Amino acid sequence: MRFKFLKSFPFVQNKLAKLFSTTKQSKFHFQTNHRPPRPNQVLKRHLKSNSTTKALLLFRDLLRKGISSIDSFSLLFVIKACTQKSLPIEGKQMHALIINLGFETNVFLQTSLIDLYSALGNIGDAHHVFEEIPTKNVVCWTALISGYVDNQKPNKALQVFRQMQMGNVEPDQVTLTVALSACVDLGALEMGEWIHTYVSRRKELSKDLSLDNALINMYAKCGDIETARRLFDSTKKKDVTTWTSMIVGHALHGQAEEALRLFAAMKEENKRARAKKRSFDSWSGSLIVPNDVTFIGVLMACSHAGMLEEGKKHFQSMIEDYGVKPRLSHFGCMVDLLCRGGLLQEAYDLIMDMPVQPNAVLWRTLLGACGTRGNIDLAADARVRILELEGSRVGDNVIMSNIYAAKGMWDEKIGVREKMKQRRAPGCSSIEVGSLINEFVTADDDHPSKREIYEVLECLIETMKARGYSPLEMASSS
DNA sequence: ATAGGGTTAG
Repeated sequence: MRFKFLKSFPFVQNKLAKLFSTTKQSKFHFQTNHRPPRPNQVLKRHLKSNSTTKALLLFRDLLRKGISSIDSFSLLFVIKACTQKSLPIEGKQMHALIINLGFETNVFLQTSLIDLYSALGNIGDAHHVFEEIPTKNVVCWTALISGYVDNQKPNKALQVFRQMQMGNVEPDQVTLTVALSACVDLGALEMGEWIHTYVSRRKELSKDLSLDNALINMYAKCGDIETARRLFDSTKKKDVTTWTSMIVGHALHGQAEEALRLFAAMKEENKRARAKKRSFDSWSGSLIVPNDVTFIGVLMACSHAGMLEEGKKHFQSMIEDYGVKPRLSHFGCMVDLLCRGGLLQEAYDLIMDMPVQPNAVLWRTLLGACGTRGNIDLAADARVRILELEGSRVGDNVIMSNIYAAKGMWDEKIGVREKMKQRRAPGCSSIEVGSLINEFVTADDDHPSKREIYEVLECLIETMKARGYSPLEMASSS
């Protein structure tokens, strides 16, 4: 009775209609929703939402249930998690697992290991992984080249780039983009030009925006600003990086007016795009919003040209109009700007009021300006600050091992070393080791048992040593 | 289903 009465209301009808429409597909919904979600999909989701901790703990639980629930996809997602968060010990464990589970020849996993090791600054192990790939494709070559670039070895990067071509593997747009950044680091204009020629020869490469940007950037940084500008002008599609590269390029060449003119032109272009958006609503993806890097270029230009007021105006606009939070480098530009304008006290106040920790370079900028303008008081202060900062510099390795020390694993580490001396010679088979490694230790685990830590690390060290990889670098200093 | 990319003060 009551139900019949309710049914006469429109919103109830609506609801019923919706219910009815979903029951049509209920068979499908039932199958997907009522089964536990696939573990790999959950790992992937955690990875995308940046919840590394959850991903690692889920992986540990999967591993405890038995290695049958682990496949190459699970391993891949967890390696990416380790890469994102720069976790050397978890990363090593993943590598040992890959070896012990027999995934050593999976080129996808090997490539992400190259990426992992280079993100950890361990380019030696990255290259070692690369050497072990039986059929090297363009992606793993590129990963290695990229690793050398990221680890400040551009010469080696280009050497690998040449080796790749001698091995008859054709570079693609990603390889060339990475190789160009190596050219920038070396100021290697000729190699850059060679790549440009190569790109022009292969038509399918010339429609990659990142590659165009990399070419513009290369010419600008290697001193050929005219060619950079010509490329910039002839590029049909420009994104914020295209504009930024050119603005920074002009700023670096002391062409401050041109840099600022471009910045204004970019904003103008934006207005036009916005007007277009009003008439064609679907055309919204092409707005060019200046970002933090763009403003570094703008502020650099102002600083080099001594445009004090203009610089202050842009700095304020950056924060208020574009919601860009100033980073250390922006404050660096501003301090530089104020110092060149002779406003030493104002520069000092800015440093003191910054929401970020100043570095020695920033204080040195002030110190230098105090020197030329003879401000002894501020100079003395700056000097003290520099000493403070450079004296208390702490190595990355220490931070890394402190995570484990804080978890009470510090003593265990010594125990592991001691035990290893007593053990028979390393080189036991993978199977033997493999039976031991169904555990996974992560610093995010609140309750790692001592036994667990002990077994995992001992096994890990032996496995890696047997393969010629570096062991864990835990107690590098104390 | 799965791997590699560009702009950053002095």
